[in-house]
Parts: sequence; structure tokens; C-alpha cells
Amino acid sequence: MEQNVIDASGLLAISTRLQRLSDQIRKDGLLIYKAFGIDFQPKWFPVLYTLYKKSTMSVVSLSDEIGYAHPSTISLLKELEKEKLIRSKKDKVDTRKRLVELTEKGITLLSTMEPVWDVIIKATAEITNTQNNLMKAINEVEAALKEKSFLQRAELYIKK
Amino acid sequence: MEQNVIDASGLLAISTRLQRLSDQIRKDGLLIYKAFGIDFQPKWFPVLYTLYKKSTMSVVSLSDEIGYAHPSTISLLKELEKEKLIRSKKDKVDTRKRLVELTEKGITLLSTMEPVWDVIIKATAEITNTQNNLMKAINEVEAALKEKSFLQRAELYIKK
DNA sequence: GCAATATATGTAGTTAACTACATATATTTG
DNA sequence: CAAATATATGTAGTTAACTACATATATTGC
Repeated sequence: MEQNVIDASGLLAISTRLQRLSDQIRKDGLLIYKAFGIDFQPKWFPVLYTLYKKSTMSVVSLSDEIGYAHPSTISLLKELEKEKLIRSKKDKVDTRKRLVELTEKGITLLSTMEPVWDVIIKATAEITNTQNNLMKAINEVEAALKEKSFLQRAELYIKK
Repeated sequence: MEQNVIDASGLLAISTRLQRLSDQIRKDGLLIYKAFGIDFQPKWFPVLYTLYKKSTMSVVSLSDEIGYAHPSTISLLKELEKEKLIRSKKDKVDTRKRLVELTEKGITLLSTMEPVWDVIIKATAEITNTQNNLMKAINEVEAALKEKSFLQRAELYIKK
């Protein structure tokens, strides 16, 4: 197998390679939704799917849940509000909070997406279910990083 | 292990999770270089490392090598030229081409980075060498995608 | 050997995340 | 219970990749 310099650099370029793979999958994801005639952007997935599963959430708890900084979530919510897929209301107990939920249109969209998800899950399973399973690898790495960060581990080698 | 909705959605959010992991590693990468007192941004890595290994390349061949669109490479090159880490000259045979190479300063910087790379490689190995090896998983998935894209695979399921 | 096509580079504008800062409301503490 | 601190949301600006388009030079084919 011929290899380019970056792939050959292996662990050094791991961040680059993760991003490259992410982009590639995201672009094809958009095309799959299009093939189903569904007006949906992959970047909406984390917010909408979480609201689909958890119904009502505040901006920060939603951000924590999907692992985004809150301004990223706010800008997605703005866009989704314009699309009338979500709506928000004030929390009566804690008035700082804005509670976000799917609209009827949002719920309808998400339910029409279930067959698409089925296809995506199957195609992704096909791709990732190699000798080293990518999903499992991600889970394992994230667990390892939670225990001790990349930087902390590197620091131990620096001191030696 | 408690899980959030996105992680639980598994294969559906794979692109999101790859990106999240990439960001996390990149940020720590920057801090590691800082800890060594080296003025280096992780985003420079693909270009500089490739030039370190291959000496002289044109803009497009460099872009292909690192897997970036050529305008991305051009803007990195502009930045690196300002830092005096690379320089360019016209190809005498094919005058459309701009040949790029490391300067002395670039070569020096890269060679001072070898001990840092050593640390990064060790820390990364520690993190990725779990039951399912992340690097191997990426390699396997990229190979699978090269053979048949995510979209093409999904299309087969749509037709059924 | 010229017209059509392909390739190489460059510019402009977009995108989808981020950080830093600002403000309002809740909660905690002396 | 008021001051200090913490939390929730929002805005502005940045970043690091992208696509679309433009131009110049090479190559190919009639």
C-alpha cells in the first residue's frame, strides 16, 4: 500500500486525520439526506437529536450534553428557530434560563428521518466494523483522555 | 458508565465525535509545543512535515499529499512565508508551478522539534493503544471508504 | 500549429466551530 | 440580608478549513 507522508507520520498527525475523516463523512451525510429529499444539515443533528430524546432543555445543559461551547449552540438554535424546528420559553423557576424544545414541525421532521438514520447506521456499521472498530476505539480513547489528558501524559514524558 | 444522548446515538453522530476528538487533541498539542518553548502551531504540521520529508514540492502536489484543498495550503504557505519558515521559487520547466521548500530557519525549527515529536508519539501511543487501536481503525476506515464511499454504500441500502 | 481542454495557482467569500467579553439573575457566605 | 461569587445567556470577533470563481500556462488532438 503506497502511503503519503502524513499517513506515514502516524501518531503525529492524528488530529489532522481525525478531522479529515470527519469532514469526509459529514459531506456524504449531507448527500444522503438529500437523496431522501430531506432538508437537513448534519450539523443540526446533535441539537435536534438531543431535543428529540430529552424534550426540553436549557441552552447550557444542551451544550454540555452535545459537547459544544454554548455560543455554538446558540447560533445553531437561532438557525433552527428560523426554520421553525424548535421554539423556546422562559423557565418560570430560574428566569435566567431559556428552555428549548422541538416544534411540531421539528418532531415531524425527526420522525421522517428515522428511515434515513437506519440507512446511515447500516452504512456506517459497514465502514467501521473492521478489525479495529472505530466507534469502540473512539469510546476507548475518550475514556482514556477523561482519566488523564493528552497534555498530562505528555508532561510525564517531558519530566523524564 | 453514564452516557449522553450523542454518544448513545453511536454511528449517527460519528462525524461530530471525530471532530470533537480532533479538536481536543489539537488543543493539547499546542500546549505541548508551548511547554517545550517552541513557537509552533499544530495546523502547520502537515505542510512543514511534508516539506521536511520531501524537500521541494509544488502547491498542488503538496495539497494532494496532505489531503487539503489547494486554497487551504496556499493560506498556510502565506503564513509560513511570513514566519520565514518556507520560501518558494518558480519551476523553470513548467512556469505555472511554484516550488516550495523549507528555509534554513524552517529546517532548524523542524529538527528542534524531534524530541517533542518523540513525546507526542509516546503520549499518543499510550492513548490510542487500547483494545481497538484508533490509528489502525482510521487506516482501515479510510481504506474502506477509498474502495466504496459512504454515500455509495448508503445508496445500496436506499434501493432495497 | 492552433483551438480546445487540462492543469496550476490565486482570490473572495463561506462555514461551523471556537474564545473573550458583557450582562442579568441566582446562590452562597460573612 | 447585602456583598461576593457563580451560573445562564448573549454578542463580537476569530479560526481553519472549505467551495466557487478567475487567470495564466501547458498539453492534446484535429
